[in-house]
Amino acid sequence: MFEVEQQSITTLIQTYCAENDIPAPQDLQWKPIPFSGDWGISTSFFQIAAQEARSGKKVNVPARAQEIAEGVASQIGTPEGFSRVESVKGYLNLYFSSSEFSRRVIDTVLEDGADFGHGEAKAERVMVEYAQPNTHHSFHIGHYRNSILGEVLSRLVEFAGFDTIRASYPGDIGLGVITVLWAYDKFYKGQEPEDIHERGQWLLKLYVEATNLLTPKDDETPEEKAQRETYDAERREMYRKWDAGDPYMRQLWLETREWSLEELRDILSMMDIDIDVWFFESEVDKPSKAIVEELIKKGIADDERPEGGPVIVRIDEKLGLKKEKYRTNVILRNDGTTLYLTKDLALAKEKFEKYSVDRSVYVIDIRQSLHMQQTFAILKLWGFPQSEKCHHLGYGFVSLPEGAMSARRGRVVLFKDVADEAIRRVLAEIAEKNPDLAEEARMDVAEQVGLGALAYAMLSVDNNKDIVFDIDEALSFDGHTGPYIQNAHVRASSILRKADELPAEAAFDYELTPHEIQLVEMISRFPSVVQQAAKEYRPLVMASYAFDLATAFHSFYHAVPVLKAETEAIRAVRLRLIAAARQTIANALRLLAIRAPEVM
RNA sequence: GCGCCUGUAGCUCAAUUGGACAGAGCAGCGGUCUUCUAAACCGCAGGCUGUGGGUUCGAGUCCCCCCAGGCGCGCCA
Repeated sequence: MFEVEQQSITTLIQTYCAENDIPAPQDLQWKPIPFSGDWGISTSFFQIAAQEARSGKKVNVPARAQEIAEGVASQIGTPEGFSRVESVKGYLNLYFSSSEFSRRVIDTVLEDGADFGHGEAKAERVMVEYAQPNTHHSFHIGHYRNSILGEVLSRLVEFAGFDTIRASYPGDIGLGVITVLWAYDKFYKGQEPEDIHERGQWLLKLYVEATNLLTPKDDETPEEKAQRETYDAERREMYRKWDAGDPYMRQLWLETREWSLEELRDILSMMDIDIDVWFFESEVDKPSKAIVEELIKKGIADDERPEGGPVIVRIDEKLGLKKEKYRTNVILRNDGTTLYLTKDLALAKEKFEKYSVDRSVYVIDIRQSLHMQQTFAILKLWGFPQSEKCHHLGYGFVSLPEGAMSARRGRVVLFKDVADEAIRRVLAEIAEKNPDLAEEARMDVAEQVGLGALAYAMLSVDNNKDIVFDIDEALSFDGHTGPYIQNAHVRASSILRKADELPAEAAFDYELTPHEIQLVEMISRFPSVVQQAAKEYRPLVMASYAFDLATAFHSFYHAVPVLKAETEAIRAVRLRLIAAARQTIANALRLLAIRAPEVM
């Protein structure tokens, strides 16, 4: 927001250095001054001083840095828009003129509204792939982490200025899927529940049952063993039929798949996720086989089928690496079937060619890091320049206090159950804390706040860390939580409702309190936070910011009267400040895929 | 064997990518609702950033050796 001032001062400093025979910096790093009653920007001269030291002069770096800072300070005086300049410990600090800075920030926010913080359009198209649950299973809390991360990342890169495409890639085929089909067809056909979620969860039950029937037991009798082997043969035969395009199997598969997708779509809609492109694993199977042939022809893949082996890519060797890094990967089994990686190659080609994607982000379990690196490396060997701009956003896996989630042990926490529980808890909270809230609004608010708490619990941990999911922690409404941020939005909304109307302008020309300044400062940081979060592919950056912004607001709220301000002019300023804070909180929450309620 | 991730307050996590005094929340203790929503605010207490070296004016951050935990390594996804 103050790039112009920053640039002009950078130029002044460069001139000063040139005139005084000091090595001139090409580009200065400007940072906010860490703590202050008021605020400003700063830069340091350690690097210049160190450079002098290295060139042979005998200098004490900190002292020299301070000397330069003092020289610059006296040279540039107090530039327009700043209230004072100081040199401290080798840093040059420039304090903004409070009134000018504040007015500009607040005017900008209120003018831009929902667009405040939106980055300039970038020339690249980004595709974010997330929400890749397997069908014929139910959506658990691990899938939820994946989806919320992917959605927030999409919103961040989009808002930062990139043309953005959201892609989902459900795993709709594989042995697990066939296992469910087998159990359904054999034991349960026609018994499926009506309700979308019950039906989705029922499929998971079938899977667990079927797996039990098909898994060897230590103490099984010969009869049991024979039974199990018969079952397994039936299952394999079903897979073969599916693969051959058998109409009955295809129909069975499509029908049951649709049940899962209905549930998935409903959950994504609860999460306010709107997927642009649906890729299905089953659809990239055939194309991926053709790719194997192409890679063999190009000499990238080695065909060991004549010796009874698979088709492999010796990635390190083909890249000419001496030390092992990407190792070797199988892209076609010796029975001619494809693997996960093979399909990912086909998928990538589709993304690059059909959707003209320049930058491709994969939100996938961090344990698949090596596989993702291998995929990118093969794409590079294959000749896709976009391979350089493929990024794996790995995230740590979600386990439970009693251990890893395990469908077979019935130890799975489903998203829908947690969401329902969240809403129940918020309703109870409302009954206690805000009994006057209109009955019609309660359910809506409960959904917004309950899901907000859950989303924030996932987003406030850096993506590469594992999460042990504790429902009481995840659904906490106090402290560092989603509702804390939402509550700031509610309080701001409440004040603005009570004010007759928002003053069209206000001059911040009185002695601003530290709380007001802190709030303005937090608001002003939003645009750069958007850019940082998008650049680093880190939702956490925005999550942390939103909390800090809300904290600044809550502190302000308690300390500074608005509706009953000392004078009309001050009231006008504070109303505009609150409107801007509310807008910025709303924008930040929107990027976090968390709703911003008016009441709670 | 090779490689990746993690280790920060009792617990759960941050730290503007090498900058100023390592910050929050929870839990604990003490205050604040006849005043714009107390899902909040204010204060107290809590630290050898796993250990040891190195680079640097400056290291939680970069490099090396260890320690502890987790994960991954040709026909699972």
